[in-house]
Amino acid sequence: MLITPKEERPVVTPLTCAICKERERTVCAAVPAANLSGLEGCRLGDRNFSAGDILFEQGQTADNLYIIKKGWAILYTLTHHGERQILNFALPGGMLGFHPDLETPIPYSLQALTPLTVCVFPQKNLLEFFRQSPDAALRMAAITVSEAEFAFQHLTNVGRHSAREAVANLLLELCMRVKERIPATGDTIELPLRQEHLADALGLTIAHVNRTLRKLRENGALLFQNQVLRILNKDLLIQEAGADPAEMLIKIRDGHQRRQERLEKALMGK
Amino acid sequence: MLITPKEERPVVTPLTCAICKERERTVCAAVPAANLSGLEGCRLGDRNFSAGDILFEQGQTADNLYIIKKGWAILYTLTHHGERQILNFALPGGMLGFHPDLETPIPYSLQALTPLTVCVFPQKNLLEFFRQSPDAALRMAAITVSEAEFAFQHLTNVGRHSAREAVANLLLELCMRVKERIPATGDTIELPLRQEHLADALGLTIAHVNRTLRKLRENGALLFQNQVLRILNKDLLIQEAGADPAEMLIKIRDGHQRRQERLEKALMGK
DNA sequence: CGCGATTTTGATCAATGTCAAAGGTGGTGG
DNA sequence: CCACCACCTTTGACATTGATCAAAATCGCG
Repeated sequence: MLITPKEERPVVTPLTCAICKERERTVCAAVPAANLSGLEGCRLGDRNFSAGDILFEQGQTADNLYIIKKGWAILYTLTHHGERQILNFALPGGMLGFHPDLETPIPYSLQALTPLTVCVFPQKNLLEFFRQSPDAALRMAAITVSEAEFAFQHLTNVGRHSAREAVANLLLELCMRVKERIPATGDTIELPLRQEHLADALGLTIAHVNRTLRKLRENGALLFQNQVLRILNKDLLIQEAGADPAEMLIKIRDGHQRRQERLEKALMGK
Repeated sequence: MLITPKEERPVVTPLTCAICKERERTVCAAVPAANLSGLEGCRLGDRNFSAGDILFEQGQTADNLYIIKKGWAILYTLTHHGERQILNFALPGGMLGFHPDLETPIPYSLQALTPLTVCVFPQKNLLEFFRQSPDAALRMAAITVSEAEFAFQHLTNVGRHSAREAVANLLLELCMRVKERIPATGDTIELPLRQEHLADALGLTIAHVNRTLRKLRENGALLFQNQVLRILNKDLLIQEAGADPAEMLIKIRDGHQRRQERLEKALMGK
């Protein structure tokens, strides 16, 4: 749980961008594959963290942007009363900490939820890079737009759904995000979360999340124990989420693939 | 409250960008003042809307980006149950509807809260422009980052604050935002909001917002009636907001001015 | 086996929602 | 200028959700 000074973190084998599995889903996709050297020059290399390590903390200046290559992390802020609001769960391919205003402190923290491998880009290098590559800058803007829209969705879930709907929604969403990355996943999904994380993401209490999960279990919608989510009845769960079933099913099928293509089309100029 | 088809909206005097009062706080600031013709070419012109008009609706594709020149608007989404979650209040200088993925529907709506004047940029033109102007693209990314961080703050306010803290926080924030634009503003501030808006922004009921406002009034923190917010005791209000007074005071003083300068420095390359 | 960290559960309480009605307020037509 | 109406605000009584606090029950692990 302690902050690990960056200096002490070993820079592990700086694998080349050419074989980076996350390249296609990050800002790096804006760089032609034949021309990755500029990108290589920007990055500091890969780093490993342990579960619980804090990569950066709210109030600090944002020195680096991190791209998650392996593992899960959480973005969160701490209240004045010491309560935690989880803003988002970060999966491989996530880009965290982009904050062009280098002198203003960043208003949230990033903590590893599992052992974590990240690719580190100093913001300064990145900004310089963007200044020379409008495609990259534009793609960064596009990615940030998705982040903001994600936050909006989360806000709606917290502000306008009952605990039951909110929990169902959150778990469905996480399920979708995992499936986007590992399409082979069935209805049994490993989530490195405790009930505490659901509570802090939804503005609820652990006790209440527990009771809510029980209700969802008792009516046969899902099972969540030992970090494993098992969706027993997807239609029912979607109904519990209070979502329009048709709309939601489209969302679920419409994975990363298609969205990626569209974005490509838009960004690379029709 | 009806949707006004874009075609019926008159394009009013397309004033030149050179005299646009909002230029400095939008993406347009990335364009050298001597070279505004490219920007002029992108924009469709100004349009006026009446209070209640909907500029775009969740589910539609995002044809245009709007820059508010005059008036207030709200960003919101509607729940499946028909409840409204207000995502943000938009003031002059706000850039709404940027959504580079042109084929994916936009997940929120934009509605005028007062008579509104906006500058309209078709997204296509804008994306083309960004592809030629990395500075503009980068600035757009930076603006989007602030939007996302704003949403995070709002999320925390909704998820982890009591009704009393949340209302105090929201009103303080709106007060700050107005003062940024009109520095002369004293402690009496006109907000074009009904209690319903506070409720829908905070995930509360109108009745409860009303009771909460009464409590804040009764202990002498503020007065909010007839669209006028009067801050009677700022220290008390900050305390009610549950914020660290010192931290908050810095935030309040640290208006747009300084933030703008910092951003400038970062974006224009040290 | 024993310990620390979760999860689960119960009893009770406080915050917030619901429903319904009574006041206010401003605008509009007569 | 008045009466009326639509729309807000305010208030009350009551229902419900979710929070608190505390104690068991489990689980992972050394």
